[in-house]
Amino acid sequence: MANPRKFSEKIALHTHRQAEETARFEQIMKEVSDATARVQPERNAKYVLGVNSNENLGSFQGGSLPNVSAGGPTIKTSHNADMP
Amino acid sequence: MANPRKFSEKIALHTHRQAEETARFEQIMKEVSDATARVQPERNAKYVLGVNSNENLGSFQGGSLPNVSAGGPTIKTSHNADMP
Amino acid sequence: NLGGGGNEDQARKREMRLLKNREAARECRRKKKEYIKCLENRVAVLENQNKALIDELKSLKELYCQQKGD
Amino acid sequence: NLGGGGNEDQARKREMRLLKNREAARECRRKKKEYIKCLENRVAVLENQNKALIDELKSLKELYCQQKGD
DNA sequence: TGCGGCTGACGTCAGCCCAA
DNA sequence: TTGGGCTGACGTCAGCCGCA
Repeated sequence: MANPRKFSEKIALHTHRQAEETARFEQIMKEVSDATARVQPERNAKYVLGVNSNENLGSFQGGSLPNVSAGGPTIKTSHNADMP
Repeated sequence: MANPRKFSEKIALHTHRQAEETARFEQIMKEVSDATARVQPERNAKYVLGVNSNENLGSFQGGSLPNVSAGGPTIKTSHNADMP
Repeated sequence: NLGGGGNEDQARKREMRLLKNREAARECRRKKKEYIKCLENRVAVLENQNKALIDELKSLKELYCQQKGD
Repeated sequence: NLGGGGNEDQARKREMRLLKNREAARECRRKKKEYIKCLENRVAVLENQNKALIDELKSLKELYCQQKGD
């Protein structure tokens, strides 16, 4: 149950967990952003509207999508974090 | 370079990254704990001294150590988190 | 038809089993490879989320200490 | 000794190659299995760190809002 | 309970890539 | 440049476990 035997079940389990964790992650990030928006109006001004969600894909980007970064496991959640 | 071919190099790379991330993780947790220690003296009182580091093992617990949890990948960082 | 026919049927059944297992092995290797990529991608995602959370926690801590100093 | 001796030497060399590659394949499979366990363990560790960071961020956010309300 | 689907482990072939 | 170390992929055997 906790450790399935079939690979498809393992993939489905990890995909499900990752979806839940990403949801909680984006939720807490939005909450903190809203809480600190008044004292820092210039901080997320140009980043918070860039979360159109096309970079932190939920699954493993396997099969289709040969683009996006074209270099193996290098995804980047891109919540205004690590931006040169 | 970024994606080695040998499995041993991949393992060494992931072990190194995990060590660095764990160091930064424990550092920021300690900083926040110290910053909020005055207004919350009872919060970490019984947990902060429990970081003797024997549970969040850095490597993959593979090979030796058939104990600790004896059930595959179920490690738990145990920084007063998820404690029933 | 108990001698040669039975042997021929057994041979056909064995060949069918080998063929089935052959294709199953191919699909199994493909799924395993996909599972490994899934794990690697999951590690990368969690890595970036950890970095972002640590940065946000650091910023909020600085804000908290700054406001606590008043 | 160009005929049978050469064939025997080739046969020995081939056998040596097969033996070497056999042991190498065993070690490679072992390392691959170890790598998968490494990834799974890394995912579990990052998972718990993410949970702890989110909890800490949530607590600090509540503290910040509470102190900001004054 | 037995059968069939998946997977673990093995040996072999082919190919990549780096140090002689 | 090339021989040898590792790894990817294949087919086969053995074994587990869910399902008819």
